[in-house]
Amino acid sequence: MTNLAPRVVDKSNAAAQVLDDLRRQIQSGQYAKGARLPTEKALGAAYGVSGATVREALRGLASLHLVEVRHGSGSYVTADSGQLIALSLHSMIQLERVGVPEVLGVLGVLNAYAAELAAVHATAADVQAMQAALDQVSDAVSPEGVARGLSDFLQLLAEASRNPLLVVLCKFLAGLQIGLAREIARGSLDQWRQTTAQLKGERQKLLDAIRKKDIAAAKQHARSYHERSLKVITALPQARSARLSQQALDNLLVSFTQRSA
Amino acid sequence: MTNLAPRVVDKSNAAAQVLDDLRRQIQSGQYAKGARLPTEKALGAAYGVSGATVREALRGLASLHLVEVRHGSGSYVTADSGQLIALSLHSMIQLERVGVPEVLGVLGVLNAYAAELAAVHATAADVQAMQAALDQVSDAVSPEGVARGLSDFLQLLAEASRNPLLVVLCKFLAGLQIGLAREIARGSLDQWRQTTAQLKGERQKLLDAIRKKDIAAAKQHARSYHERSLKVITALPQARSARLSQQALDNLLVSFTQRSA
DNA sequence: TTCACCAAGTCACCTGATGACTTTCAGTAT
DNA sequence: ATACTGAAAGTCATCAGGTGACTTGGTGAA
Repeated sequence: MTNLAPRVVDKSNAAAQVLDDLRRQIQSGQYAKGARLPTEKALGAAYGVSGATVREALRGLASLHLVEVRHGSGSYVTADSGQLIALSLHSMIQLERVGVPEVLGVLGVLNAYAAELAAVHATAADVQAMQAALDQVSDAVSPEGVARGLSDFLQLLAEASRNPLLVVLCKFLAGLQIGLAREIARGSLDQWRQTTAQLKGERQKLLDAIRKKDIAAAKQHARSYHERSLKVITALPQARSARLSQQALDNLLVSFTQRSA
Repeated sequence: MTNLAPRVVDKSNAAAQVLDDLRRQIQSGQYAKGARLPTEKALGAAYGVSGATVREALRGLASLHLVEVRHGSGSYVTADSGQLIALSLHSMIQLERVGVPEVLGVLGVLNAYAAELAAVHATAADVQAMQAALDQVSDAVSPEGVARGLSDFLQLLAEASRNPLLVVLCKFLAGLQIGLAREIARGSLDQWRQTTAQLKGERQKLLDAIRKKDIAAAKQHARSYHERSLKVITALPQARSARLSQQALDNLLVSFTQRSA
């Protein structure tokens, strides 16, 4: 594409300028997702800066999950906004010492909204996939299977809303909620089973409402599901005024990373 | 604090390891907000890597708004999670081509939830500050004044919810909404005035409900305010199926940056 | 006291070099 | 013809050392 050299004039913060310029190009879609960026040397020549400076810029973009730098191969545009949102929420929850009830409260209203929209937009295939996830929750023998089914259900619900902003927010928060419940009920498979079983009926009612495209009912069941789920989770002994531990959050972030990969 | 050297063993991605280690230390609060990190040379010695590698790690942290590197002075912990969330939402909205209705829909439910919580938690001082913001909207002579008042009102509302997660999400989205409305009504002060005036009554009713701690009414008025606001905004000619322009978003991010500084 | 100035500490960037990893492709064996 | 092997080129990862710019704190003079 013979991108003519956008010269950096002010050498006092060249790396930041290169970073910003590349960020704009990526965000505005001038570099397609998955596309390979020019080599560090080529970028350096284009901007009139050294390779080290380009490296700093690329490292900055990499930590924003906008590019992925592969050793020996090159730099590729990933533009994984879901990752970035997850990272920022994770960071925020730790730094601001956000507690369990606060997170679940926000998740509750977002999921209720997702349910509302899903009742409008969900296709038969969406409903079928959600039902499969719920069935998995019932049939699963391992805690992993249960957690996976729950997580899938909430993610599919979010996706059925057809609102991408809602999708990324719900994805992360739902993963957080389920990881949290598991963490709290850790060790005791029975307690974990019991915890999720209590809410089985609510989930099924929610899905049925979506299937019938009953908007008000979907919203209502989503709301009551989250209210009960909040009650169940905070009633577990370990959760009293629980802060989310660094370790737990890191695990959740990792699992989120793997899930979306 | 005589932090003993956490050695990097695998030299194949030393910068990433240093970045991650520092990130954990910052997020877990081992470095207080505003604290100065060791110099690049000292960090290099501690981790057993070169200065350039440390620089890359610091650049990565800087682009996550976890640290701020001041030329000639040193690196300081900022840990500004609000900035990071704003950045990630901004990135997401552009990359996933999220439209105006989607953003405003999410903002609507979040703000309704904030109103609900504010009705529970708001103090007299909170209410007074919100009223002042509304008065500024009425009295302002410049579009900037009106926008500032609206933005302040929504931010104060979010803060009165006492849910920090909700606060950061609402802050950015509210700024976005108002910037958007201004952008759409740009040039025409009359149109802009008219747009906001139509919603004046709703805002006041919302605040009155919070003052009376009438939770249901607060929620209801917030909901209807956002429904009407969505209708008004999407009715403006420029907004038909509008995508948020790169330029507009960048401006909003800048204004958000300045506001919180 | 207040201001101008200097010096040390620190970051910003550059150059050039070595090592490691990936990709490609020619050559060989099957 | 196909599959495997290995070398070579391209690219990233890190290092070392050096120059310039900026900040900070202190010193001395008005």
